[in-house]
Parts: sequence; C-alpha cells; structure tokens
Amino acid sequence: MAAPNATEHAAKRRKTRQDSGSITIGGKTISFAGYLAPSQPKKQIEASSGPKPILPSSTHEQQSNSTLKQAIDQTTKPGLPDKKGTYNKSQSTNGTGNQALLKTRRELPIWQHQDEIRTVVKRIGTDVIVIVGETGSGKSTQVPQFLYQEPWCKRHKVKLPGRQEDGYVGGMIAITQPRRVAATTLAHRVSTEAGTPLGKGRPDGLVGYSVRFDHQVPRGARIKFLTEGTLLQELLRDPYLKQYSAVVIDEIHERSLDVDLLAGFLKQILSGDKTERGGIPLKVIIMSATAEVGVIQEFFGSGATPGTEKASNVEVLRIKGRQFPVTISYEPRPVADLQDALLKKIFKIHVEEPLPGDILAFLNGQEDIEAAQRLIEEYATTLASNVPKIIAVPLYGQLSIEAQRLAFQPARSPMTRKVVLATNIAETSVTVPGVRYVVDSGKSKVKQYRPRLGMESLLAKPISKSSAVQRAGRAGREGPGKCFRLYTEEAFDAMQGSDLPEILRNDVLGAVLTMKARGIHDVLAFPLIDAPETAAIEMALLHLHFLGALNDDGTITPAGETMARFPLSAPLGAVLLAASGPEFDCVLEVIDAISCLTSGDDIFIHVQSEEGAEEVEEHRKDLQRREGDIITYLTTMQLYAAENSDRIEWCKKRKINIRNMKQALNIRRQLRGMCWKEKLFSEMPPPDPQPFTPLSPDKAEAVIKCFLRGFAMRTAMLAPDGSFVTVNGKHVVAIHPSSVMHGQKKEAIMFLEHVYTNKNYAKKVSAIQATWIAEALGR
DNA sequence: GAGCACTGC
Repeated sequence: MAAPNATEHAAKRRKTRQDSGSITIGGKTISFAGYLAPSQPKKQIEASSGPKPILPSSTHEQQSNSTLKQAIDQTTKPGLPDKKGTYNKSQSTNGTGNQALLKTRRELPIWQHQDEIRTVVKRIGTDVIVIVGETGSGKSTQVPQFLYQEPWCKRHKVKLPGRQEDGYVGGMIAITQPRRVAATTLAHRVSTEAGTPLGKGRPDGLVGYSVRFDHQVPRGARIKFLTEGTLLQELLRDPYLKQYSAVVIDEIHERSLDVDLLAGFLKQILSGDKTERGGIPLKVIIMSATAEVGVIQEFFGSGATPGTEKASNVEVLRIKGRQFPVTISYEPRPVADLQDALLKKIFKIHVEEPLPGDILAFLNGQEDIEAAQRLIEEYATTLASNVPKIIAVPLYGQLSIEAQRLAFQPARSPMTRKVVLATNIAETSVTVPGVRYVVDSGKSKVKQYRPRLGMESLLAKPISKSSAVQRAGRAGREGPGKCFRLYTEEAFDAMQGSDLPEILRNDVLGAVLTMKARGIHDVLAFPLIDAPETAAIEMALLHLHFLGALNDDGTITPAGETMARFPLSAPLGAVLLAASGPEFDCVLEVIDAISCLTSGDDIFIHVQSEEGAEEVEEHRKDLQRREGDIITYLTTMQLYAAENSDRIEWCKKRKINIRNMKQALNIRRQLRGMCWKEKLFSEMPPPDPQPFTPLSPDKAEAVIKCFLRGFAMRTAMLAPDGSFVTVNGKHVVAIHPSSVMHGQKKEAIMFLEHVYTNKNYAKKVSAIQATWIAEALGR
C-alpha cells in the first residue's frame, strides 16, 4: 500500500472534505445517506431468498479455475486423494461411488436431466448433442459419470481395415478443458465422487487425466480429462480416436484455437468413413456455458464435409444454472474520463451499499490498475472516521502469487471493504470470493494478429456482450449482487455479441501445420466454425514453406512432421531442427534458450521502482550477454541448472519468476527427451548440476544463426537516423525496454516478437550481422 | 522505458 504521506497533497487538490455526511470527488458530492452504520447488523443480505449456494467444490467453475485458488483449497480439502493416489479406504469402490458426495450431486441442476441425456446420447442417429449448462449446473463433473456405464460406451473388439488381428475401439470418454488446472481438478473431483483412485497404473481407477508434464490415467480408466492441446496431439497418433466411445468438448464457448481445430476434426470423423473405427460410432457431446450455440449447431448439423455421406444430427439440451440475481445499472451518458467515473462509482458503492460485500472492478490493464489503486488509497485516507475503511487490491496475471493471494483473502480488519482491481483474469480464470458489486469499465486489452504485417497488436477495445454478462455474473456468486456498467445501455446494445474467436485473432501458422500433419491437404476446405481469411491461411502456408515444413506442392515434409510433434511454435521447431544439423551442432544450447523463451510469461520479473530496477540490474550482471536476449536466456538456464545450493534464493536475488523457471526446466527435460527420440543429438548430457562454463562467442553465433532459420523475416536494419527498419515491410521498430538490447545500436537485429502497443516494438532481440539475414533467406 | 488471458504426446 502506498504511503499516504507521499500522496497526501495530490489528494487534497482533487478532493475536499465537507463534513462526515458526504464525500466529494472531482467536483461531485456523494452523500453517505443510506449507508449502513457500523452498529447495525452486518449480515443483512444473508437472509435473502434465492437458490442456496452449492458446495464450492461441487462446480468446477468454482474449484478449478485458478492455480492459486487450487493451492489454497488443497489445504482445506481432506476428502480429496493426494497426487500419488493415496486413498481413503472408507470410501466406496463398488461402482456406486462416494455415498457422502451423492447427496451433493443429487442437488446439482443437471442431476434431473441424466435420463434425458442418456436417452438422447444413446439414440441411434444422433451423433452430436449440445448441452447448454449455465455456471454451476454441474455438467463438467456429472455428464461423463452419467454416460460411462452405457452399453454403447463399452470397448468393442472389431476388425480394423488393413489389420490381420482384431483391434479394439471405444471404452473411454474423453472430456476436454481449455486449461490444465480445470482438467486436473475435475479429474480429482470426479474420481472422489466415483470413489475410485486417480493415478498412473492403478488397476481399479475409473477416472484419469492427461495434461502436459502430468499423465495420471489408471489402467482401465473410463473417463479421461484432458486439455484440448493434449487431445489434438493424440489425434496426430490416432486420427480416429479409436480408444474413445465419446468425446466431450467442454467450455466450447471460450472458442480457443485448439477447440476450433478439434471441432473440425470431430466433424470429419463423424461424417467420414466409419470403417476406420470398425463401424463403431463416436459420440460427440459439446458443452457450452452460454446459450448462443446456434453456430455450433449449424456447424455440426449443416452440409456434409466434401466427399462424405451425410450431415450429423444435432440435439440441444438446456440446463438451468445456479446464479443469484444481479441488478444491472448503466451510465445515463457516455463517460468522458473512465478513471474518474470508476473512482466515483467505487466510493458511491462504498458509502451507499451495505457490508459485507466486496467490489470487483474490471479495468484495462496493469497501468490503469496501478493508477486507480493509488487514487483509491489517496481518497481512503480522507474518509470520515465513522465510515468503514476501504482497501484496494490489484489482480492481474503478471503479479506474483503472493500478491495475487491478497485479492482472494478477505480484508484483514473488520468493517473494511475490499476493492479488487482486476484485468479480465477475473472474468473466467479466477473467482474472487466475497464479491457482491461489480464495476465494469467495458473495455479490455486484446491481442490481435495482423497476418499481412506479420505482427500483433495489443490494444484496449470494447468488450463483447457475453463478456459484459460474464463480468456482471461475478457479482452473483454468493448472493444477490449489483453490477455497475460505466457505459450507457446504448453502448451495451452496440457491443458485438461475443468475442472474436481466437482462430480469427491469432497467427494460424500452427493451426495450418497441425492440419497438414493430420493429412489435410486442402486446408482451405477444412471445416471450421469460423474460417480465417484466405489471405491469413495463404501467408501461413508460405511461412511454413519457408520454414521447410512444406514441399513446393504443399505436402508436408518429414521436417514438418517433426515440427508438428514438438510442443513449440513452428518457427521454434525449425530453429531446433536447424540446430541439429552438422553446420551448427548446438541442439542442447538451443533447447536451453527455447525452454526459457516458452515457459509462459517472461522469467524475468519487471521491477517498477527505479532503485529496485538498479539493484536487480546489478544482480543480473552474470546473466546478461551483449549478444542479446536469446543468449541471455540461454546463460540464465545454464547458470540456474548449475546452481547446486539454493535455486529459490538464486531466483529471488535476480528477480526471476521461480514458477516460470521451474517450468522452463520442465520444458527443457521434455525437449531433451523428444530430441533424443528424434535423434537430433548423439550424446545425452550428464545430469545437473554441472559446472558452468560461459558460452563461447562462436557458439553464441551458431545459436543465433539457428534462430535466424526460423525468424529471418523478423529482422531489422539500423537506419542512418538511428532507428531500426524491418527488412520485411520496412516498418520502424523500437527495441522494447525489457530487452537487454534496449538503447543499443547494432548493425542489424533479429526479434522473436513484434507487438504494437503504443509503439511498434521488437521484443526478445538479438544482435546480428546483415550478411546473416541474406544467408538465412537465401538457402 | 513497458507487458489482456490461456496453452502443448
């Protein structure tokens, strides 16, 4: 919290205190009238009518959305088996499941629909069933349990084309999730409800999960939770998903790129030749939390894909959710100054609305959040003594875990209202408990790829109607709530219905490679719910050709097949393959760099204060290299791996994100394993820790030249005026301040990311020589 | 001199 002294006079300029009965912000007076005095009963709202909140752990939306929340919850859930699958013996394993939890399950809205769901899914001729279930309906945990004992869900011994002996088809239900935490916690929950253990190799387990770096699928598992990406990878090995009787696609409304690809592949399986599955049909269950499933219905139901027999039959089931009512109010006129309007609204709520009831405000990003926090703290110091205190807590993805934890904890002192200032992280990814009031700025920052420029932008844009509804819903999780929209009703009406699906916002390079690796020759004809522009796909095809993933005739090369198997972007896959060639021979070094580059957010934590930044710079001296960011990342990994006393302390000192660094080490292990299998290097390195030897300049040059094989198009030359001009497109780019190359002038640079925010920025920058670009381009 | 959110056999 900012020291009040430092900002006191600034606060006084904007705010004058009149008497204890009102507060004036920016010229507007807010009366304390109607305020619940501290002497009155605190728990006024609790007696209100409305559905009874179900157990927090019985809907996955509440239990699984946040790693942090999960971490907190895990300490308070004695009933759950631990990761190794140790299990409470008192729980039933006779197939009827955990009796104690059965009562909770029966109370879920979806419970009454189980016969209906079974009947529709069983019906011959129905291939696709769409289940619309609002938040809290229990669909994610219950639907697979309703279905796995059905006769059609058995494993079938069948004759498969091109095989002498009989093969097996079906027996398992796959259920996909967009996020790892959701997949793992749902699996834990469902295995507990079923009363069977979770864990690799367990013979008696019914439920399992499979996510990157973590596969816990018991032998004989019938229900398997996985991330969408994992199922896509399985599709590369098993194009007809022969191990599954049904695939449940959950949270399709989020429209991730992976889910759109999955939908396309499923449509092809449904409308294609069943002989590859020995005549056993695949049931597809699509689940959405939003009612707008018209496009989904249309997609699976309409026109057979080219060269196939028929369109699928689609049935839609709608299930009520459990949500308290939320009153929505709008601004009468468009607001001129969003920050100002936000502040007024927050204090208006604070003085007019009863406690308890925290406020959740949705803002654009870190910058706005920090500014709002400062202002709230300034005003808070001038509140009358008989008014409850107010504290502002920021919540955004880049915050440390400890800082995020504050947003989930109740205010420490009594009679204090907490205001959580959040990005759209609080819209779907995490649930902040205790919220009764939502303030919605109506905007969020969106990343959008511009295929023709080969760059992306990150700009604040109006949110969609469904986002606005989702934000408002956050006020009704624990009781009736209120949502204050800082925009007019007309502005709401003018918002687009839903967010642009990721496939229309992202580079489709990886998507096109996935299709090619799955044998889709004509990618323009691949069935997609929303097809990207033809130009975007053509750019991706050209790019893949440049990377060596496609032949001149558009068919995939062996290198392309390998790249598709790597858990990396196509350019990074190309870099890895280049590194394995005799010319460069630096696979292990490139893996070290790539591991750090791809471990989620930046491993280097950004320090705001100037003094802090200087201190960190001092401690990071041993990591930083003048060759640029790639070699700096590489050195960081090597020093971290060489560290044999205290890695956590080592990270703390250098302000390195410990979680991301651990993840980087994980990725390094996975990539080493995969490259070993692909025979990309000949000798397994000795185990860590090994003594550190700085990378020689020659080796550094080789590593950077490997990266040029993937990123030759992302290069810029120094212009006479000192700016950098991109080789491809001739745009002026500035080196991002997060780069070790920031403020330096080199003959030419290569950058791995190109983002437009308030400037055209090159990120992850390395110094190169102009002749290297020609070399990489002219192969 | 600055970063919405996720994710991969």
